[in-house]
Amino acid sequence: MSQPRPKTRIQQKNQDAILEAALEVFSQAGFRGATLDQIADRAGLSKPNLLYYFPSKEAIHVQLIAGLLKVWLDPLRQLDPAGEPVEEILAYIRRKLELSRDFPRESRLFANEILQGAPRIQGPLHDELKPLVDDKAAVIAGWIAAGRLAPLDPHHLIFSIWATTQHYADFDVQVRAVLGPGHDPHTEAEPYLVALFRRALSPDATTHADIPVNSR
Amino acid sequence: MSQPRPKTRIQQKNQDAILEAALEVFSQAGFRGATLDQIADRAGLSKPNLLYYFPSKEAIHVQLIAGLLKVWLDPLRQLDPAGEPVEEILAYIRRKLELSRDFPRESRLFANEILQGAPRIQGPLHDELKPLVDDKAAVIAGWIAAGRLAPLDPHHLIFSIWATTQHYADFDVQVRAVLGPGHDPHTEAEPYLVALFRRALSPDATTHADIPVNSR
DNA sequence: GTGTTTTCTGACCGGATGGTCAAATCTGAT
DNA sequence: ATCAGATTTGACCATCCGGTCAGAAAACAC
Repeated sequence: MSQPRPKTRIQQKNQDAILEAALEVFSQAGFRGATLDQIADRAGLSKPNLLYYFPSKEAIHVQLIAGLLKVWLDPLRQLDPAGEPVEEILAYIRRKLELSRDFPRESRLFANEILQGAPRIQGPLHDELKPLVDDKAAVIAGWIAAGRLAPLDPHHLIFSIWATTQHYADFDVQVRAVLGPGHDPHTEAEPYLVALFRRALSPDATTHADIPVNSR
Repeated sequence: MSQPRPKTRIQQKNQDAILEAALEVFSQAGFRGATLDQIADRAGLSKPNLLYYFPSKEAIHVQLIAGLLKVWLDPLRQLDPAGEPVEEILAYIRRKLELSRDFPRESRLFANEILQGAPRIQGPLHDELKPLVDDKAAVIAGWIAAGRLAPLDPHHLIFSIWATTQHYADFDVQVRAVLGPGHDPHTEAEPYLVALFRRALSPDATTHADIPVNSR
């Protein structure tokens, strides 16, 4: 058992700088498109010096993704089974949209990885993402069964929320090209998405008991 | 004015093979990630022979994207101002989802390009995409003003449709990882998306005239 | 100040990659 | 059959890129 040797200030500073630079470069160019020189430049280091802190390009990428996944899944974790269904989901949408606004590079890094077949994160996808989604989907299914939410497939509902919120980070240039100057996509998106999903999710006015189970 | 010299069968065949191979490789690896050797191999040609038909890697990519955009925008063009609003939009969603199912590589190629800042298609985005979207957004706005559609920002509505439908092509691996085996994402997505947007888009039961313009 | 450890750098390496070129081979029209 | 033009190829090149290494420089402990 070797003690985890304490980090010096220099180590901390440079590793942070490298990860920050790598996030910038990887998210904009993808793994294959990024070069160590670009990352080193941005971090203010020489390439060999960068490789003094990380053993390889892949290692940087792995650490970046690992740190990312936790933050990325957190909004879904917060979905509270004890809360008011529609408001819980709308709150989830708002959190996800905030993430998309405040951490667009992280979103694009993730998108890049998935697009290319997720060669480096198949594991976490099955081990962390799937169980969490299944768990929360069950919560949503419970709400639907109780007539507190419109009947919509929980898994696909979650997909829709991911898709619509991350769209504003991942497809930012397209959104801006279409809207033209003088628009703030995220600011406009928030009330729109809330309205869209509130309409779709709110249970029908008729009570659950009023609906015949089978109208033969 | 030089006559466009007629294409031989061999030219036609090889150019098609190259574009097909390039689509496969570019969509899976991105521009920088793709190599001419990969493309040549898949097309059944040698690298120099490939470069006999296209002057450069970039030229292949440009031609691919140019051909793509037309097909990609077609579903939106078909949105009929004379149709029934909700059904028109649902039909658009179905067409877009079909595209996502039948041409996932094209969707990913596009996504890759946008993700990386659209360096090669800024032009078409402004010259073709924006005018079309603005035009159709105006149609939708008209429907809303007539009370035939729920009041939702037309531009962002279109973004939502793009996001949710393309998600099944671009994030395919993630969707499959979450759903697990034994699911056909697209088949499940169709009724889900139709239900989601039908609920969100259908105008309220109360007639338009019943709603006070300003309730101060 | 001295010795030790950490940090940093220039020079270099091997393989991949986009692209060129001269020459060989094939095709089709006559 | 012949020949011009179209097609294909192997050999080659310059550059880029991830990574190594021996040693210089800086930081730190005493």
